[in-house]
Amino acid sequence: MGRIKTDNNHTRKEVIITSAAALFKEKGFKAASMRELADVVGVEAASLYNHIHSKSELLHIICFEVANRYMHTMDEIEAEATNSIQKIEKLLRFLITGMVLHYDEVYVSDREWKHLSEPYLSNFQSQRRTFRKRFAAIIEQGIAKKEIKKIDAPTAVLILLHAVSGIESWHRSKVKINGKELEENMITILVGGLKK
Amino acid sequence: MGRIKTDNNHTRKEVIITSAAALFKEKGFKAASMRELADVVGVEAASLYNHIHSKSELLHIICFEVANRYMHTMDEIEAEATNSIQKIEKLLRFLITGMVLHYDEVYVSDREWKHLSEPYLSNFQSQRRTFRKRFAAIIEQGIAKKEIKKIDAPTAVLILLHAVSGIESWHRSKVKINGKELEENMITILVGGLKK
DNA sequence: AAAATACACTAACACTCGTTAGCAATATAA
DNA sequence: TTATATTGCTAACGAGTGTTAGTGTATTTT
Repeated sequence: MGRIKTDNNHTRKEVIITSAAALFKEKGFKAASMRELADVVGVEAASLYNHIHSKSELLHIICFEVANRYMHTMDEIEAEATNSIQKIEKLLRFLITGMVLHYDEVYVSDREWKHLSEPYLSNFQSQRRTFRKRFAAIIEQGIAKKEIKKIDAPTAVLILLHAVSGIESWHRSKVKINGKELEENMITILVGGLKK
Repeated sequence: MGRIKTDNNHTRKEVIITSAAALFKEKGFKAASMRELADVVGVEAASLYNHIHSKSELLHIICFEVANRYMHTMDEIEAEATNSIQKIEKLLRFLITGMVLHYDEVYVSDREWKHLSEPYLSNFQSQRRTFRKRFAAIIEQGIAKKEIKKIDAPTAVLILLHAVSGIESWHRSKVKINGKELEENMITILVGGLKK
């Protein structure tokens, strides 16, 4: 075969990671083989190892890319001087556009993190928990200030996060509404459901 | 080892299926091995094949048990002489309690159906599509009768379904609110988000 | 008690998997 | 051009996979 094609902005490793995200999404981490990945990239399986250490490295790079982006955004939004509803709306919009833009990575990070190996697994779970707690805290502040219905905040977080990850099926669907319209619909339903 | 233990109401095959659902949920279909399943059941791997035909049979039994239950309920609810909001609420309550009661099976059916083999795969996907279309139709009727906000019905369906499947994490969480309370919270947020 | 059935065992099969070793070709730096 | 670092290849490894064949032993039926 030839060598791995790169436009000049991406290293060969990055090309592999991108293809891996797409493949892991489609087949699942365990079911996807390095030989398939090599095929997609246009190379023999063994050649991949000139660029990466292991299959599991691919998974943890993908997962933490997403996790770090989430944490970074949470930092920003917490720091803003806005009310809870505004913070939640901004967070949702970030999650939705993030899902539309980095679909493969977010999907894999969402569904395949179980296959991370230690210490990455524990680390990832901990980041996930923290993110949800901070999200719930925002909702609880909103409840305290009577901007939001009196509901169980952790439950609300679960609903919101999973509703967003439902975009998965939107992505597969043929009669797509466009991304912006999707976003507005979700905000209407979800924020509308929280507001007092 | 001994033989597979059964209380008198369940066949040995049913015991295997139940254990398989739990194992597939925990490890994922591909990552779960027949030798592990045999361990759980208390028997050697080869012995399983006195009761089942193959690993993939286990998956499609689990998936279609859930799918059939969904279809059956949809039939019932469609036939009722109630308005859209009431139908949606009933559907949601069914989905939520179904998730709490048959957690492993629903989870596996939700996340692992991709690994079904033909013709089961096509059949399952088709049932899934049909269920969603019928759900969307109920929402659209509600919009036409101005009971529901003017939103994109298929998007709303995705949000509702994925919000419900988020109970997964509730199930894992240690500080659980009880099932009934969970249900009320979800109804409040989700139906509240739809209502005009 | 005898015969038939259900069920579990051991051993092994044909594969696929991730990964490594060693070597050849190509691109880059001197 | 020569030397060096990159990147690819083939071949093979050891481990794990689902599954089958054949055999022995309980349990159930007659």
